[in-house]
Amino acid sequence: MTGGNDTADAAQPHPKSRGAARRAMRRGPTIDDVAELAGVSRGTVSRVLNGARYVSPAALKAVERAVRTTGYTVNQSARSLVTKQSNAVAFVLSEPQERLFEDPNFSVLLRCCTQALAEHDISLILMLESSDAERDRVLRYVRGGHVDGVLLISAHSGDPLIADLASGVVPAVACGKPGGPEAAIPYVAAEDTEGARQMTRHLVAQGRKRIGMIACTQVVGGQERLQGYRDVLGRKARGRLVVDTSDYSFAAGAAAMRELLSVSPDIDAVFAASDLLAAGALAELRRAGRRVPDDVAVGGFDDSRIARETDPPLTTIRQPLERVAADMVDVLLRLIRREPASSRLLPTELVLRESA
Amino acid sequence: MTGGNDTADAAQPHPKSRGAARRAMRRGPTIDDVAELAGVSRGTVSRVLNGARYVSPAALKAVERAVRTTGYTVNQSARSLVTKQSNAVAFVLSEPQERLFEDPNFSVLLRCCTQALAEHDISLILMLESSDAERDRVLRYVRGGHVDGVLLISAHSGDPLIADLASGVVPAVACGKPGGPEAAIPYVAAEDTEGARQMTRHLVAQGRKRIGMIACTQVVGGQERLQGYRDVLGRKARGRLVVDTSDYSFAAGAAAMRELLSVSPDIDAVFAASDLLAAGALAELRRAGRRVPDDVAVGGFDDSRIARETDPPLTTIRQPLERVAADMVDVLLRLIRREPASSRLLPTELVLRESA
DNA sequence: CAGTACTCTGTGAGCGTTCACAGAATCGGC
DNA sequence: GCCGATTCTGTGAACGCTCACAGAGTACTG
Repeated sequence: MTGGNDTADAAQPHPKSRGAARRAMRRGPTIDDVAELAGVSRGTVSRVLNGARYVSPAALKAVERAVRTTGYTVNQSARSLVTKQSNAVAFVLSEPQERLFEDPNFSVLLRCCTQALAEHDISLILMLESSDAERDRVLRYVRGGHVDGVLLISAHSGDPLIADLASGVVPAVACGKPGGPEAAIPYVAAEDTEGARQMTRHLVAQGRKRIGMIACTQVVGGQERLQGYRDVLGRKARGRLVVDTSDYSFAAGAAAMRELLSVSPDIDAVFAASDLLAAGALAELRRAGRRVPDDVAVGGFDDSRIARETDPPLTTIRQPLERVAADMVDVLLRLIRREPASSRLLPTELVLRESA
Repeated sequence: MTGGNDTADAAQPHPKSRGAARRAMRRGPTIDDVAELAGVSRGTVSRVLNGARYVSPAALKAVERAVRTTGYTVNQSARSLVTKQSNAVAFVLSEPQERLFEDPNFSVLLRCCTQALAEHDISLILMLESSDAERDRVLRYVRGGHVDGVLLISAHSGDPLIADLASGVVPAVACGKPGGPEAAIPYVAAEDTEGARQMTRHLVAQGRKRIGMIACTQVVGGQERLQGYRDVLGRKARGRLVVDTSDYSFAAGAAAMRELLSVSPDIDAVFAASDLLAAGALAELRRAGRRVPDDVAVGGFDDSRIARETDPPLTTIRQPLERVAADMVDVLLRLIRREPASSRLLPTELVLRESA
């Protein structure tokens, strides 16, 4: 029965004595240890632990000292059990991950969210949601109350998680406007339409006549970028000059550029809906022997790291990703505290480099 | 007194009746709800929840059905409180993060670790450790028993966390051999030395005479790559042809290449200790008007995403990062279960593309 | 000084699990 | 038909914390 009991030293430890048996095999000090050392009660220690109100200066000092000398840390499980708060939020990635992980923006977002949360002593739990099994796990996890809220990155409409989150049971914030009519989830995003207008206007101002676009209308943000392009070009935006790709990847950018080149060889500018797409276009243009920006100007979107590393460096639209992350966390925390909070739109900015 | 009680229907809810008050304001069903519905006891439900041994087929079936109809999920906090296991591990990043997040390898590692852990129903908590405040938080967090183990990415020797983890109190696995004498932490890494030899041999076989190296000896893996280069070149590896950079970044690669070109203008090959470094070198070579690979061959290391996107695409050494991640998780889980587990070294492979 | 209002403190109960234990049922083998 | 295994089940007791409550001081008002 006792398969492999190795600490069989004490003959019969009588089960009633608390303090005795405790120190023997405990992981760390408990709130009772602190209380005892400080000469106060559990309750008082608990009070100083969560915003010391109604505790005398003397007691406060004693407890703080006791905490320090014992090296006490609160047991989050025990606390969660009663407060029903986990002090953790899920960062859910619902795109096919390879694609998204390829996106340098994502790293920035992840990093900044982690940092912003850490300041509030909340931990970030990373969850992937691409296969059905994973989707199921995420759903169970979130519904099970394991997290206080969800940061939703790049959600597909039709995802059962969205419906759940939209119902407001679990606070959630999306990055970028979620698609689908059911998606009533608050979100934080850049002003995609206006950003696209800025870039298109810039290309026009340069005297470019045949301005193509590599779009990606799978996501709402992508649709808005296309809209911005059309806003500026008006009727001049012929359909033939727009290629819609399936994703924001380097390879897709190259393929789209190839198509653009074959359909319209006299193209003299191209606006790609992301830097990665633009980088792919750049590679294809070089292969085709076109000089950038002399023959063809190239504009990107995002101002991600890659924009500085292409040859030539990309003229692009800066998305304030650090702020997006910070705002997502801010909105989520408000929602968790049941405070009112709504979606936010952040301004973009044209960054001039050499490609256009 | 009853400050804001909104379900005040019963006059005096007598405090002893459990089942009654429960359903009113609970978050989700508990194990007792399941037990009641299945017509068995708490204990039996608990047994089926954790590997159903000693439970009759009838009971098993009843419980499973009850779980399904109630939509029950275990309360991880309650479970952790008694088992002292959190079913979570920390993924700790201790480099200055901007730098590391820039590394495409990191994303792969993070993704694969998350996936591998998810298969065991363990969640990954991302923690950054660059500022002192963050370092402190991570330390408290890990020591506080909030996680069952730690995946340590790119640790500095001298980090107090390392000392802690090396002591074996909390299971940990490092990615890449940790530096410093105190670092007795198990690790998983690629065979850096052999990989570097493969690349250097390849360059030699191509008839290259003046082969430079852009090294990064800040980390042990980087030292080993330099060693591999020296192993093959022997005395021919003059000091002047080696530039040691401070980090694995694009900018550092460009700067190092510039130095190499000025010190040794007749250089005809360069082996960079990472793809990012190689990409920077490529950019610098183009700026200097050297053709790759005609004038100068360039070899990278990692076979990260970027190797396929440079112009020309990089010949590089493939590190089996997916396996590194999987093995890290495997080793960590063994350690957590108190099973024996030791460091692992994974083979590398030469990937031929166009740059060399 | 009574009354009232604060500040401060300790205590009991309960959060939802697991685990050890004890008892009930079943099954062979004699 | 009794014994010892073996399988199966229910029942306290924790785990470490927070929260509501009650009671003890202290201070200010009338």
